[in-house]
Amino acid sequence: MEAVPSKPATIRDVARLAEVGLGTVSRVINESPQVSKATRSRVHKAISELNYVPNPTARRLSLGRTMTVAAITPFFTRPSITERLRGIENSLAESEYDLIIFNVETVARRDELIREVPRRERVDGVLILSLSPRDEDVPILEKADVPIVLVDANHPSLTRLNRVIVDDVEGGRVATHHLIELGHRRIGYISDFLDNAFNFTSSRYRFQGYRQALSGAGIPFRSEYHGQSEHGRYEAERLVKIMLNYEDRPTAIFAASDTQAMGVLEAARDLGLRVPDDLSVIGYDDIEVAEYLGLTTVRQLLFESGQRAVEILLESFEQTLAEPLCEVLPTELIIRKTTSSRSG
Amino acid sequence: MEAVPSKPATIRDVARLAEVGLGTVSRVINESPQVSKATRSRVHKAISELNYVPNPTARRLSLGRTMTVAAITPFFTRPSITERLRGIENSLAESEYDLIIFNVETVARRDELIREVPRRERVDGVLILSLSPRDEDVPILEKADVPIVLVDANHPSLTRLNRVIVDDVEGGRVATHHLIELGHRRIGYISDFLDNAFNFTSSRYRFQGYRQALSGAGIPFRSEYHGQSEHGRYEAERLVKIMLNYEDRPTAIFAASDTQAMGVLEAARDLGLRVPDDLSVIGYDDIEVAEYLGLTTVRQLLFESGQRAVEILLESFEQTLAEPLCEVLPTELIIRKTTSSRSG
DNA sequence: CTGTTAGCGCCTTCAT
DNA sequence: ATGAAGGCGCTAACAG
Repeated sequence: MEAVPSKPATIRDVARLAEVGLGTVSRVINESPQVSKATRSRVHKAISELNYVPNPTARRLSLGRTMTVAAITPFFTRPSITERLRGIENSLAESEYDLIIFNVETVARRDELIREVPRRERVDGVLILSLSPRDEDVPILEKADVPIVLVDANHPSLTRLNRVIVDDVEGGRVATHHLIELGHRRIGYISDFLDNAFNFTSSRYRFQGYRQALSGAGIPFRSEYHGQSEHGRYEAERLVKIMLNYEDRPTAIFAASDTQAMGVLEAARDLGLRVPDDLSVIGYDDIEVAEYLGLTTVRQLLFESGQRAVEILLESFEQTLAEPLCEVLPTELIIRKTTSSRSG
Repeated sequence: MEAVPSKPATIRDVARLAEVGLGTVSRVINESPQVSKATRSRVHKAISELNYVPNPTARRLSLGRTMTVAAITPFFTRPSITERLRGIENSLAESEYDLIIFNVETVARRDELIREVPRRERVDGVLILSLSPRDEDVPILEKADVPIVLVDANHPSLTRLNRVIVDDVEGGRVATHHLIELGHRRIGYISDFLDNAFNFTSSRYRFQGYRQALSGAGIPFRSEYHGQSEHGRYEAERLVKIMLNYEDRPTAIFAASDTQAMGVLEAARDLGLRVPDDLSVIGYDDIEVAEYLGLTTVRQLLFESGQRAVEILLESFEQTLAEPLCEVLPTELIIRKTTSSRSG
């Protein structure tokens, strides 16, 4: 029933109450073995009596570590992103590190964060999600004085940064190959802009896989079968409607993400095309809604990618890794109800 | 090309280089007006020369403030939650405060966080999303020595905590009333458990609104028209399928969230019921996918709720509010294509 | 206007 | 095994 919220107890208060030096209290807190059982329990008693909790800020200053990990992430309402973040939070929760999140919705903010967040006065480590460094970012990031792990992001000239990625070229190939196997020859690809200010690269790599699969099957690439626009369901819908009005319209569409695949499904519905009878559709990611829609897609390990990134980061706190890890997570083709062999 | 990442410059280095006392540097950093233009620019020169950035940890210790805000949130992959979080991040980004996020997926963690996070050694303020305090939480939270804002959470006996809520009773009433106006008399309500370990309360309040609307129209409540289960699309689907097999099955369903409404739509599809001809469906939230599905729903201001909560929190840093705010955000009925007047 | 000094709370030697 | 003391980098109060 105390009225004024009195100041929290400090290590000094504990020392006084337990009648020990404050170094001893510190040792008890940090579980140093070299404290006699007797004094240790005296200290513990004082701690719980005073409801003492060590001040994290003071601890950080003294340790020279922030006990904090930053995640820099674009558009964290996108399902694929939140699932990764969930994995990150999940792994970090078991550690002593706090997770601080920076959401990127503009290029300016992206640049600001890449320059200012990875500093060791600020955080102990940085996770960068789905934002591949541009050429000019590489030296900045490689020179950063804190460990960085890229998740779903990459750059060819990286020599010092750890990465957890998925082989998007392979994923694109597998998706396209699935369609080809079903007998499709006119296969469209719907994606966000292959070149974009944020430098999202996954659509680019998936596109490469798409083209490889095509040429592997002797099918020439036709640029009118590639539609690109902003990311989003409606944009995808608009793009694909154009494509579906061609004389020799595609019989199958590979969408660069499940979200975009939803737009394709919507377009088909509007145009009175049955899926998969008249049009096969395959997505990418296997976000939660994909199963609901019965969407055939390429699954990637979203949650696990976040977990794995944290593991790598925490490891690199212990010891600088001999050479940077580039871990490639597998993809898996999930066949549901939106793809079938070409009928008409 | 320096090999060893040298230690970051400190305020002392700047002072030395600029040939001033370090108090002066501090003043320049903190934009104290009482520094002559001349020395100020000398200091600025030194700062940029040394690439100096103040150490946040030291700053925090000295200020006695953490410059950090925590968000405690359940299941942050749920669209309604991420949209709120986005609003929070958005507003906080313009401030000097860092956002640290705690995701709750178990009751144990929920309790742990509620007890341990709201301490002023740890954070300057706490946002709690969609987790209404239980009776035993109220004293803990009210006694906390940092400002707390509840978002989409409430408790009748709260006297000191700020809240940003939506009138879910009203929302439930509006949704149900819409159905009644369309001529429906047999109206089902699908929700997650009204009583649950996390103490999510929104479904409970929406249920109250549902019942009020019914009795207002002279329609008796029938418990077999209320299905509750875990939150989720599939669970909702399962529930509603039972209901739709009754002899006098409902002609309309009010789902406590858009996600659950999706399950209802799926069930209808499976059972060969046309929406809205055979079954009207209304959801709640107006998450992004709702528009795509043409789902009639009750919109709440998700993003804005996060922004508003941050505003209130920041205000309460300046001055303890005379009395706690309880801000009620409006809801809006969004009529789309899944509700129509009762036909058969 | 500006330099100096005393903490902020903790960790970590260094003695004892 | 334990106490004392110095320092982490910064802010703020106090002299000048």
